[in-house]
Amino acid sequence: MADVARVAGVALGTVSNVLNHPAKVSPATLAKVQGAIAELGFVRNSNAQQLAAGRSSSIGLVVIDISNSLFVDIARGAQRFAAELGMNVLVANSDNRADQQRADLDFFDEARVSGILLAPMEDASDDVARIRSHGRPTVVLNYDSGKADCCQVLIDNEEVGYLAARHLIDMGRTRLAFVGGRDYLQPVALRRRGVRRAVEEEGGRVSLQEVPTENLDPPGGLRAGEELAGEVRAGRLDGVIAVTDLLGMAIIQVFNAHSIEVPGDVAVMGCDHNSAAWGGMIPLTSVQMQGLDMGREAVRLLMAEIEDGADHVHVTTMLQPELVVRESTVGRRIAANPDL
Amino acid sequence: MADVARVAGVALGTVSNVLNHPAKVSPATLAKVQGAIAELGFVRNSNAQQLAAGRSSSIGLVVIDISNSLFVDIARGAQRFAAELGMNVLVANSDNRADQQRADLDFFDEARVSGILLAPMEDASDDVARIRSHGRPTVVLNYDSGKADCCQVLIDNEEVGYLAARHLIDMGRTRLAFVGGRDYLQPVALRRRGVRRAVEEEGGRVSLQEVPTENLDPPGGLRAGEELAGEVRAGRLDGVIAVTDLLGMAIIQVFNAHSIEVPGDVAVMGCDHNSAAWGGMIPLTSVQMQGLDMGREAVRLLMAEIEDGADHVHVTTMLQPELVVRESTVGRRIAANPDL
DNA sequence: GTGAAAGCGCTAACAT
DNA sequence: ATGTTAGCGCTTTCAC
Repeated sequence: MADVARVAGVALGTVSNVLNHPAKVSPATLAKVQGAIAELGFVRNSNAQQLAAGRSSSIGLVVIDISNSLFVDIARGAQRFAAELGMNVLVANSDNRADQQRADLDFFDEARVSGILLAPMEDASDDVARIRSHGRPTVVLNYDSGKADCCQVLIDNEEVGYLAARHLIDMGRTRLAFVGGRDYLQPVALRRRGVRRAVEEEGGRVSLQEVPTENLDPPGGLRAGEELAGEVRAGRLDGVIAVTDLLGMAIIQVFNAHSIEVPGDVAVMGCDHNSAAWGGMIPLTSVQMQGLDMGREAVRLLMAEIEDGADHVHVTTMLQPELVVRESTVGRRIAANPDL
Repeated sequence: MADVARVAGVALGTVSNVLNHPAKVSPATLAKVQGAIAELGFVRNSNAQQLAAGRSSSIGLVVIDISNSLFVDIARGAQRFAAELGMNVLVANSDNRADQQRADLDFFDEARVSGILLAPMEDASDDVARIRSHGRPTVVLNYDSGKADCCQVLIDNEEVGYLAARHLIDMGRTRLAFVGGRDYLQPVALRRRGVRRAVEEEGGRVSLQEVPTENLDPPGGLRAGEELAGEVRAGRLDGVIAVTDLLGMAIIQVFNAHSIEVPGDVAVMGCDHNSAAWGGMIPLTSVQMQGLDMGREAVRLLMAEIEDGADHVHVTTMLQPELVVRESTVGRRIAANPDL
C-alpha cells in the first residue's frame, strides 16, 4: 500500500481513504490512486484490514452435510441475501462429523467473522454457547435446541407431517403408513407427530401404521418397501408418507417391481422436497422445505443481532412449509406431453 | 494474549511459543499457559496470526455451482484430504455467475489463502492469470483451458463418452442417439467426441443420431424424449446416451409414458453419475465422475506447487472415468429383492 | 483534503 | 527455557 502511495504521489493515509471512504477524497487524487492500484496490481490484505478495523465483512456458514439439498439451498439463500448487504458467506462442510463441526466453528471464531450461521444435525447447544460466549453472534438453522439462547430459523416440521397426512386423507386415503425410523433426529420426530395429529383428527376413520427403518437412505427404503408391499396386497394400506423424499422414491421402486400401481393402488409421498427427487418416472408429491428462505432469514436475523448489540432479544423464526402436489399421489400428468 | 501471559505469569512470547512451538516450552509452563487459556476462554486471532506469520493454513475453493453433485464431491474430497494435512478448505459458491466467481477469487486473494482451487463452468483463464500474477498458487478443476499455465485436474470426458457408447454397443445396441445440446460446454463437446469415436470404430455397423436440447435440465429432456419416442417406434433407435443423468431420467420418464420399455425397447444411460440419479424406478447406468478423487488430487497438486516454489512445473492430472452399470441398460435387478 | 503517527494481536529473531 | 522487541499491512484519529 505504501508502494501505491508512492506511485500515486500521495500519502499512505490517502490510499486508505480511497479504499474505505472514497467520498473523502478529491476526484483527481482518487483517479491517480486508482490508477496506481491498477498499475501495481495491488490487492489489499484483508487480514491486516480486519485486524486494524476490528470488523469483518464475512459470515461463516457451517453445515453438517453439504450433500443434503436442504443445506445447499440454505447456503444459496444466505449467500444471495448477504451479497445484497455487501457481505460474503464462507461455507465450511462438517461432513457429518461433530468434531469437524467444532473445528469449523472454531475456525470462524478465530477468523473473527462478523457472525456465524450453523445448520447442525443434532443438538449443538454446547458448541453454540462456547462461540457465543466469545461474543460472536450465532444463528442456528433447522434445529430447535429448546433453550432460546440464540436466534433460530426453523421450518415447522410438525406442520410438514400434518400437511402430508392431511393431503393423503383429502385424496380419500384412509389406511396410512408413516415410514422413517431414527426418531432421535428432530425433523423425523416432529413430522411423525404432525402425521399423528392429522390422523387423530379423523377420529378412527383413518388408520396409521408406523414403519421404522434402519437408515434414511435408499437401501432402508427398499427394505421397508418390501414390508409395505405385503400390506398393500392385504388391503391394509393405501397411502404412504415417507419421512424423506429419497425413502419415498425407493419405496415406489419396490412397489413398481411388485406391480403395485402408484398412485392407483397406493399413494406415496415424501416430506422434504429434494432436488434428488425430481427424476423418478413418477414425480413425487412432497413438502417444500423453503431452504432459500431459511438462509435468507438467518442472515437477516444475524445482521439484526449485530446491529442491536447488547440489548438484543433472541428471535425464533418459524417458516411454514408448503405442499407440492405431483403425480405420486394424484395420478399421471407430464407437462411436456399434455395429451397423455 | 497478553492477558493469558499475565494470568499464567509468563511473558507474551512464551504464550506464542505454547501455541506455535509447544516443544520449545517446558511441560510445567506449558500446563500453566494452557490453563490460563482455558480459564480466559482465549481464542487466537487468526488475522493477526496470519499477518505476522505471513502464511495461511486455509485453501479457498471456488465452485461455480454448489447444487451440482460433482462439485459437492470435489469439495468433500478436497476437504478430507486437506484435513489430513492440517489445512482447512473454505468453499465459496459462485451461483453460476461469472462476476460472483471473480468476487470469490478476489476475496480469497485478499485473504491471502495459501492457495486456490477453482472449478469453473467455462473458461476462466483471465481470472486465473490475474490471481496467479499475484503469486497465489491456483489449481483448476474440471476445465481444460488448453494453455498449460496452471495445474489442472481433469476427468477424461472423451473417455466418458467413449465408455458410454462402447457399453451400449457391447450390449448389442446398434442404433444410438446422443442427447445434449450446448456444445459450448466443454464436457458436452468432449463426451460427444468420445461417442463418435466408439461409433466410428464399428465402421457403419452402428448408427448415431445427435439430438440437441435447448437446456441440460429435465424439461429439455422431456422435449427430447418426445422426439426420441417417435424414433424408437419407427425402429430407428435402440440406445440413448444422455449427456447428463438428469437428462437421461427425464427421457426414461417420457418413454415410460409412451409405454416404451427400458431397457427392453431401448437402453438409456447417463454420463455423469449423479446422486440425484438414484431415485428412478429404473436405476440409470452412468459413468462415475470421480469427484472425491478430483478434489483430493487438486489439493495434492496445490500443496506440491506451494512446496516447489519458483521452480514448479505445472502438471495436468487426467482421471479416468468408470462405467457404472445399472438396470436402465441391462434389465431389472433390485438388490433388496433378488427373486424378482 | 491531506499527511504523520499510534496501534490492531500476533510471530520470530534476539538477547538473557 | 524465557523475556524483549521490532515489525506484519492496514485504519484511523489528529493536526496541518
